[in-house]
Amino acid sequence: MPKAKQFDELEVLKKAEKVFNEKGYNGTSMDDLVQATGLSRSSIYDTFGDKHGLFLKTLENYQASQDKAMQQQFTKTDSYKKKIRAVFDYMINDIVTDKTRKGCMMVNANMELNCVDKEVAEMALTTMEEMEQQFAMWIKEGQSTGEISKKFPAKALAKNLYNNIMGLRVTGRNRPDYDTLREITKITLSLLDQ
Amino acid sequence: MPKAKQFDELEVLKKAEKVFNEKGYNGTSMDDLVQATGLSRSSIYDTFGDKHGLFLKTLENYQASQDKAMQQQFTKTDSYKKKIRAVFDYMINDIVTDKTRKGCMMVNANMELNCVDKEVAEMALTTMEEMEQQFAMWIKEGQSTGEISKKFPAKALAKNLYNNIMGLRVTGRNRPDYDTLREITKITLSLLDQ
DNA sequence: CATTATTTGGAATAATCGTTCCGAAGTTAC
DNA sequence: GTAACTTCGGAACGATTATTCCAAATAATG
Repeated sequence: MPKAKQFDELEVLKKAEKVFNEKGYNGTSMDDLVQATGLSRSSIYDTFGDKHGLFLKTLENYQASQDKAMQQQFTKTDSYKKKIRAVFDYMINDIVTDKTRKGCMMVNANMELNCVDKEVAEMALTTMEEMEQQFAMWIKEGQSTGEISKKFPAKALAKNLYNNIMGLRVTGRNRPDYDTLREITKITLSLLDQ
Repeated sequence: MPKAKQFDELEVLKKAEKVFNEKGYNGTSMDDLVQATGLSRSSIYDTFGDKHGLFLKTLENYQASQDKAMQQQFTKTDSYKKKIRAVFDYMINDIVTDKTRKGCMMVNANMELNCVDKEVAEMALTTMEEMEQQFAMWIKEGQSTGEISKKFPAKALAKNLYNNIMGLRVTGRNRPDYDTLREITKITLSLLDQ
């Protein structure tokens, strides 16, 4: 019965992501979103509720595709150390190929809204905990096979690695230079070796 | 002849800092600032030009007092390794004693406005370069006295340290837990020892 | 004490904000 | 082909935005 939607929701979310990420949540207006997505106001409100709903959907979609893309990288190898390196490589590539320097939407959203938006704050916390747990698992496995040094407790080292990734998301915003980011990462990953 | 200003400019900047930092630049209205500072609109515009001018002044003042407070910590010792540790300790303390979890204004401002505000982007870049250079100097000195390991090039290690500090400013926003931040830092600083 | 210079509070302004609403267009089911 | 329902464009809404302006208050100088 109904008329089909004339747009692909995921494509719209990708376009919204770009604007939200370049201008921030409070910095982007509904006009910006109408222009960027090509949709009319009514379609946006009908599909996503309101601006905040669209933002949350966009953020979820961003993190999901980020997770998926990363997974495609680290499943290429069975080595735990190489899985970790693959995550860092993915991040560096993501940063230096980002033409507009808009950075990671989850980090940006969290830094802008952490104090005033519980949902965003919780998503950021969950993302962090999941990644840390993933790292911890790999490190523990790698330590048991002897591939990774036992010098540091797995959980602590995992948190240190994630801390470094968040660092890249900040410093990479100021200076998205491939060689520098690799240099930084090389030192961080040496922690796995000693 | 003139009637003296009825307020202390620095105190006003401190109050503005709190609001800007909790709500972000675009998230805080002039009404918020009037309420937070206790000043009238006219006084704000007369003294700081406009909202953006006030923000920049606030950000400059924040960084200056941040630098000063940090300096008071690391000048307490002559050991280069301890100077570096003092910076990390200062950061951790700054994070965990921040009741509202508002984080570092320079990082927040940069993450929100990097794409759309050249002045903020440049301030953030300068802040990073200065801190990295400071670290590099200390590391170089420490390496020459044997206090710090020569395993890594001073400049690269300096960038890694700053990267970790930026990490703390992000992860500390999600989970401002003293023990965790110390755990992370302990591993990072072990890079100086090997 | 009067004059001059400045601050200050609050009203006023124009623009922009997020959101709602309605009529026209379109699509499927009967 | 008609009925039922949805999407969609754009006008319209009230609220909020940053900013301006002016009269009243204030303080230092002569």
